[in-house]
This record gives sequence, C-alpha cells and structure tokens, in this order.
Amino acid sequence: MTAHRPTIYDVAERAGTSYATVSRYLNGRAGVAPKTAERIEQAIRDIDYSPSSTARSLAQQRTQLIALIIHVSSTDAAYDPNTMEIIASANARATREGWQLVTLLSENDTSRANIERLVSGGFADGYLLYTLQDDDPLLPLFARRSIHAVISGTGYLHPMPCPAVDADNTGSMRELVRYVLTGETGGGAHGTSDTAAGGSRRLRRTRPAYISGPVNMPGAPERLTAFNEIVSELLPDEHDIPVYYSPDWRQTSAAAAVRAWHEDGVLTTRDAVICANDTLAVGAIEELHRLGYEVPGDVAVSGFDNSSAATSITPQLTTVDQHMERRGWVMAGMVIDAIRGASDAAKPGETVLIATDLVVRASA
Amino acid sequence: MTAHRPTIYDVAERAGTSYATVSRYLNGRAGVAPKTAERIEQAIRDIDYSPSSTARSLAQQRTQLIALIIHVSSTDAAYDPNTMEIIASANARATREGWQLVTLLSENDTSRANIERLVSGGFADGYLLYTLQDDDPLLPLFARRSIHAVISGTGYLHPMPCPAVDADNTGSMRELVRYVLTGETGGGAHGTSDTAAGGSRRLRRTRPAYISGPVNMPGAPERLTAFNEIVSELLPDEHDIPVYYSPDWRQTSAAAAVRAWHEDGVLTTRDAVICANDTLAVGAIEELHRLGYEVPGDVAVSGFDNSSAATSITPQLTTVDQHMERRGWVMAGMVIDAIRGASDAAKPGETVLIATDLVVRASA
DNA sequence: ATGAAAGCGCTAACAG
DNA sequence: CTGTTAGCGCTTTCAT
Repeated sequence: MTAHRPTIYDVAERAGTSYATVSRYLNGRAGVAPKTAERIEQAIRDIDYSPSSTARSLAQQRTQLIALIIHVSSTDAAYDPNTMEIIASANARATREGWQLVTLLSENDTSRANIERLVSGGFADGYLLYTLQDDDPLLPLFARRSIHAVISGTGYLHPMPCPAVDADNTGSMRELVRYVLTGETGGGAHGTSDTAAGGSRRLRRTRPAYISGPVNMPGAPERLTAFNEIVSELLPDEHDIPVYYSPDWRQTSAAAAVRAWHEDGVLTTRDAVICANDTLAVGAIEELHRLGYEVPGDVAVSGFDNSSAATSITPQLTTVDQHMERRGWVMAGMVIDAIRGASDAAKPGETVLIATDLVVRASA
Repeated sequence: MTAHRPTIYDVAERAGTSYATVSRYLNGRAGVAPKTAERIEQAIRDIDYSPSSTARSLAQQRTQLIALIIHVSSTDAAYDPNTMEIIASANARATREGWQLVTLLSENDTSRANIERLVSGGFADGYLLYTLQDDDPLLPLFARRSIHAVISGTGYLHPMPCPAVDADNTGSMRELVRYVLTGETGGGAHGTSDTAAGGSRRLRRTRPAYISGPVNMPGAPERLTAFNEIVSELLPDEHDIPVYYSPDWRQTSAAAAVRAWHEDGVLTTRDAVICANDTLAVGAIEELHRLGYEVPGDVAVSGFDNSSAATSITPQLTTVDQHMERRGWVMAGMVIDAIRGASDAAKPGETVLIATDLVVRASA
C-alpha cells in the first residue's frame, strides 16, 4: 500500500555499513563497534525501520509464537469465563518466557480447516489446545508431525497423544465428599486405606446423592467415579446411592432430580446432595427451598467450580475451586519446556493435575 | 527437531517436475497438465507435505492474518462476556472472508511492547484494536505506518486516527428514555424537533433521574449526554434532573444513589431511575425493594446492556441490547475492506454506529 | 505446459 | 570488528 517498507538494506546503506552488521546489531550480538552501532541506531530512527517478523521467522526457522487453539462449539462454553481465564494466564506465562501467545478460535468447519493448515505450515513454535472432544482432528496432526503441543479439556481418563493438563477432579471430589460427610477437612486427597476404612467413624451425613452433569463433558466422569469411590470407602455398607444423570448443566435439571427424590421420600437430615457443578447446586437449593427444606439445616448441598453463582445464592455454596487461572499458565509453561527441549518436559500420555482448593461455605 | 520438514523441492523431485510447477498447482493457477497435477498430488500425499506459512507470507508479502488486539487492564473488562463476543464474531467474519483471526492480549508493559514490535514488523495484514483508553500507544503507530486498523471501545466523542466502531449509545439512550417517560416505542432515534417538542404530551413519568457509570468508561459520556438532551426535549421546563456519578459499576453504588434520593424524599410514582448499565439497575432495584418501593409500581428502573443480570432479577429489566455480537463482525469486515482497498472503506475519524434494540420488559 | 532464475527480508557461518 | 556468501521455503515473471 505505502511506498515500500524500509528494510535492513536501507538501514545499512544509510549507516554506511553492510546489512550483516546491522543484523548483528539488531540481535545484540557481539562484534559491532560502538561508533558503528551509533550510526546504525541513528539510521534506524531516521527511516523508522523495524524488522519484518515474517522474514525473521523464515530465516531463524522459528516464529517465537505459541498458538492457543480454542475449539468449542459456539453454543457451548465459548462464553464460559473459564475460557478467558485460560487465555489470560497462558498469555501471561508466554510473555514472561519471551514468547507471544496468539489465540485462535475454531468455530466451524472452515475455521477448523484453516487452523489445521496453519498448524501444518508451522505457523507457531508450539500449540495449546483447549477442546472438549477427545477426538479432535488436530490431535493426530500433532502426533504425525511431532509438533510441540499440550492439550486440556478432554479429561484424563483416556490417554492423549500429547501431554495434557487438567484439574484434579478426583482428588478434589474426594476431599469435598469427605468434608461434607464427615466434617473433616484437609488431609491427603487419596486417603490410604486405613484412614479411609470403616463406617465406625461418626458421620454428619450418611445419605449422599449425586447429580452428575452430562457424562461426555470434561471432568464429569472423573468426578462421578471419584464420588463413587470415596462413598464406598466411607460408607462400605451403603449400596443404593442415588445418582441422577442430568443431560445438561441447567438448574431445572437439578431441580427435577431433587423433586424426584423428594417424592420418593428420601430426603432427610442425613442427606447430602453433591452436585457436579455450581449451577446444578443452585438449582438444587432453590428447589429444596420451594419444597420447604432448609439448606443446610435439613439437606446439605455442595457445588463444584467456585463460580460467581457460588456466592450469589443463600446459603453460599461449599464448593471446589479449580483454579482455572493456573491452567493456561501451566500449559504455556509445558509447551515452552518442550520447545526448549527441556529434559523434564512432559511426555505424551502424561497429565499434569492442577491442585484444587476446597472452599467451605455455608451450604454443606 | 525432527528430520527436516518436507519442502516444495521434495515434492517437485518426487513428482519429477520443477518446483515452480508445484507452486502453480498449490495455488490453483492455470497451466498444470492433469497428469502432472496427479503426480504432484500423489507426491504430496506420499511425503505428507504442506507449505510453510512463513515462507509463503514472505514471498507474497501478506500473511492473510487479521490480528485482534485486546488491550484491557486485567482487572477491568477482560472477563467481560462482551470481549468474548467480539472475538467470536470477528473470527466468524474473518473466516468467511478468507482471513484468519488471531487474538492478542495486551496485559502488561511487556506484552504491550511485544505486540507493538509485531505490528511494526508487519505480523498481520490488518488490525482490530479493542481498547478502553483513547491514548493507546498503538494508535500513533498505526497512523505513522499507515497500517490498516479499526478501533473500538474508546467511544465516539473524540475522533480517532483510524476508523472506529461503536454501539449507538446516543440513539439508544434517547429511545430508551423516550419509552420510559412516554410509553412510546419505535420511531427514529434522533426525533425531529416537532415530534420531540413540548410538555403538552401526557407523560407516564415526569421525574427521570440518572445513575451514570465512571465517565471515563467507553459509552458513559455518550449515554449521559444523550440522556440530558432527550430529557430537556421531553421536559423543557424541568431543570433539576438528579444525576448520580458513580465511581464504578457496582450494585452498592447504585444502591447508595437510590438511598440518597429516598432520604431527600424525592422518590414518587412519577419517578424513573435510568441506569447506565444493568448492574447498576439491579443494585437500584434491590435497594428500592429494601426501602419498601415497588418496581415499577412506584418507581420505574431501566438498565443498559441486556446482560444476563437483566433477566435474572424480578422484575426483569427494561434495557438496551448493544448487539456486541455484531461488533467484531463489523470491525473485521471494515478492516478487510481496507486491506482490499475497497473504495467505500471507512476512513480515519469515521465511526460506524451499530444499531441497538430497545428491550422492553417489566421494570420500566 | 513447464523450467530457470530472481526475489521476499533476514540470519548465520565463514573469511578476512 | 566487518563484509561476503549462502541459505530459509515459497511466489512470480520471463523464456521456452
């Protein structure tokens, strides 16, 4: 459009030196006389030069870019604040380590195809993939070209072809349920069998029930499995633990579950309703209130995620903070390690679990 | 890292032709014999070739990239769902027009500097800047290098050095206030003087009050100015219109405003509290309820933004939908027009206003 | 229809 | 300390 962007040649000519020297100066390499450096500096200012990132990338064979690919069907979690947390924290880490993060959104087939093309074309030095589907078409691509990539969002029950990051759904659900039932907090996540054993302990609640989100959503199966395990450890004699499989994360679904249990006459002060996320917990509490129960006076309810909903309801939710704001940070760190060829870089199949926090509030 | 990515030469060699021909084939140019094309296709599959985006960008002198730069202090609107709307809609438009959108987050001085370097280095063909500060350091850079860019977020009261996009705060505030006071809906935004004139008309409410957000936030001054204008048109004899300048967008601030007015004894059924956004409106309504008022029975309250808060409160808010989901779409379209050199591309100083919708619900 | 050759703007040995 | 010379992988005339 405009009259020829100035190049390194223009600088060299104006500074009366060779362009190799200018390149050395630009890259801070040794071997540029102070006087020459000064002339180069001046020339750069004069013609308002700045190096072409494309040319530099081609010559160095690296772009200094990390691409974060967000692959969510727009109806889904695109507007989930978690997504923004990942972007922001990955950006912070990349910046700190000297890389530039660029975020790509995969919304439809066309953009997916474009992104695949970029990836194949070596657009970035490394990739972070946030996807909810474990059969994402980028995964085989990463593997085939042995591209540096880290994935998150598919859960950790199935091994992925590249290193993964996830919240410690298992540990946190165990800790949460243990707290709700026993009132005990802290202690290791996966309790050893002796501390876990027995119904001899005095329990605050002896009738846990679970409202699960869609089981094909990330974390859902992990949470449910962990729930079942810890319950059978704490209540080895209890066998008819109610589990409601909600087809979605809507409040009305949780309400339906609660209503069904109420009609079966199962809700007593021994009951605790463990919900797979905060939204479901809110729905459960509101329905319990409608039915005349008190929370936690009659029934205890817990959430998961520590979303904004957790504090805007009364009683405020006892829940789990997944620390999504660490997710991107960790992912970016891992891919950079891989690019740098760090010996301790995570390997395909490995999943780094991010520690969670039990947030004890009023509801359980 | 791995044994040499295959290049166009490798394809040419395997297909028994020259790399120029392969290039032609790849770019869909005429002049490749069907049989040759077939051999090339086969060779590409055989060695799993895909062209280097960097090399291609260098040779073509364009990257086919549009960069969306989000410049928000992390405490601010980074987690605003609006931001995600812009990203998603800009992405959709870019994809549709054959470009790839990449989003860059400017969180601190380091990332800001990195981004400036990329921009100077011709990283993308065009830029979308979403910033809240009208002295963003990228603006002079865009101007100096006559780079294709479109800005949004700084309001439209001050001319910007590049084309801008914003919601039609003026028109929508006028329409909103007109509706709240008169019950009339529809009609043009900027009413002509004859339809606007006079207090002869029967008004539902004759005592509007305004709760403004921080005046340095985008849209805030536009909304306030429009409020003052339409009110003086509808109520030419009224001069002491209460305006509360909230230092933030918090519900408690709106509550404070309402409480102050209540103590002054000004709240009657003639009153309408116009709030600069939905959050403030929610705060106002909750405080009014606390003070024993009914909404809209006693006092009418309106919001702005049509956020999720608008429907989660009782009564649901009468508010304005800014259609943020069109913002990115329009911005991307504009920058692409500019890149293509379209004759009708927007010029620096111009602001494209996005039409808004009055959303009539229960609160006013 | 195809090949040869000259860039795109920069980095990186290698001499001197 | 500095200049020369090859590339990086691809596009694009210009001949043939």
